[in-house]
Amino acid sequence: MGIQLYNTLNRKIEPFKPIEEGKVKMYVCGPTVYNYIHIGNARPAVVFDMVRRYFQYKGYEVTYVSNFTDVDDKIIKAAEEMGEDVMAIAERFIQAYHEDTGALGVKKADIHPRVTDTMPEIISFIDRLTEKGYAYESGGDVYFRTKKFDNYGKLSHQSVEDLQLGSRIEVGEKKEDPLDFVLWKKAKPGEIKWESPWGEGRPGWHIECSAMVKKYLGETIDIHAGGQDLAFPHHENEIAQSEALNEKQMANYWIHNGYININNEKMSKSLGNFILVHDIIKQFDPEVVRFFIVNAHYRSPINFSDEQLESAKAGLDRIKTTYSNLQHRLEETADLGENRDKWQGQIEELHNRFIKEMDDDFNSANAVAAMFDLVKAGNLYLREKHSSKEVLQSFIKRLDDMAFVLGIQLKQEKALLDEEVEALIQERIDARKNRNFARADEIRDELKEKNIILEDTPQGTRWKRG
RNA sequence: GGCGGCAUAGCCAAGUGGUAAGGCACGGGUCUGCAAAACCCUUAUGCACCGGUUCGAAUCCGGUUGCCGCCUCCA
Repeated sequence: MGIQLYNTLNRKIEPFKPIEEGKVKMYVCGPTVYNYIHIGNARPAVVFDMVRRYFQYKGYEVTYVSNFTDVDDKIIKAAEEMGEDVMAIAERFIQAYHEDTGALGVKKADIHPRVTDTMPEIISFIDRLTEKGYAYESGGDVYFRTKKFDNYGKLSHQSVEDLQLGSRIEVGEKKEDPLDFVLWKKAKPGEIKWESPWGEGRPGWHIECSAMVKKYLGETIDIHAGGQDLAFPHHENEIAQSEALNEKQMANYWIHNGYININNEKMSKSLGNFILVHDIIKQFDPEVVRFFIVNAHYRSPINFSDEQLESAKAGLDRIKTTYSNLQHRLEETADLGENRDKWQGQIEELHNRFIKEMDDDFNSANAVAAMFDLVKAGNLYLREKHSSKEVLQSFIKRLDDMAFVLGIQLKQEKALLDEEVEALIQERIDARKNRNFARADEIRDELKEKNIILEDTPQGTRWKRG
């Protein structure tokens, strides 16, 4: 069975059928770069990175595009406040975005288009919408004529009537209709601006994605992704723009991740209850943050707290400990293990379960459970008197596979200890041989102060960082 | 008002008809010079509440309560 995924368009889990055999074209809405990202912003970066990795693991060739909104009202405002240039701010936070998501194990997109680099396509897109009667100029702005697009509301499953009843839609003076949204904004004096057929200005927020998708991926793509809060109005508006112009379905699958909450409330910049990735990774290993995110299903809301991260850290440590124990054993094994077929069979069974769970709408929560079962099997195998290289390698290989999909790193680079510590460990080994346990315990405590934890195994003394 | 989600052990979290995954924490044990790691055992006769359908329901249907989200910039 292949990959199935929940499609917001139909509110159903559907089998994935690529437009082109073996290929996936995927677009993920990226950030507006005027600040460091908070962990709520990090969630889509992480979960869709995982989706991408999974497709790759299954042998698909993925083209992954994710934009940067590098000019808009918020950046302009931030620029004023900080007394900095708009472009300089954008550049700075694009770099920060790469650093923060990189720390979380997110691979860069194949293409990271920016609004400011897509201006000709955006302008031409708007121009053609006006030609087709879907857009109109009004006082230097250009608006999309929402009611002319018949399928408006198909993604968020809202009817145009109900949307109008919503009391909070503002009526712009320049709009023909309250539901119309802006494609092009006239520049105020002193603002950053571009030339257009409607005078100097800049693009509205939604149009960039429509233009970028078309430019880099085509008129119909496989998957369009983003946070749940983008479904309306952002994605709805993208659909309206793109489908009005291209007269083709914009994306076959729309997928949306759930929020990260704090005290059961959505983490958001406007509520001010956010935690920056930049800050949290000083307190916790970034991998722990990633593991925490992939440990839940991507569509479920997750509550964020230090306690939860501690729990995630303990779980991740369990996996890492087993992994490194397997590696050590592999280096030392005399290759004598019995019951190879039994163990190999079990490893494959757990790997298959992992795949089955990921196939089922990227159920990484269950996939992680399968991984923990593999860890447990590995620990049981490590208790056997003899082990075979072949079986140890299978354990390691399958853990590596799972770690790749989840985006966590199990392989530790061989850290070196300074000579002093090295000497203390040796002294302790000698002390234990001489049954001088008082001294041995003293050394162990001393090293623990330095965050080095010693373990005496049947294969000798091992150390790790705490 | 419209649309949608959630409610499962001390904490987190899977599970959409066949008798409750997994992680963390707690307790007991094995191993160990002692630890650590690991393993074993224990931990929800019950899945917000009330009805109903069914041989059988956490799962389906109806109702109730509570919490959250979108409808406005937001991942």
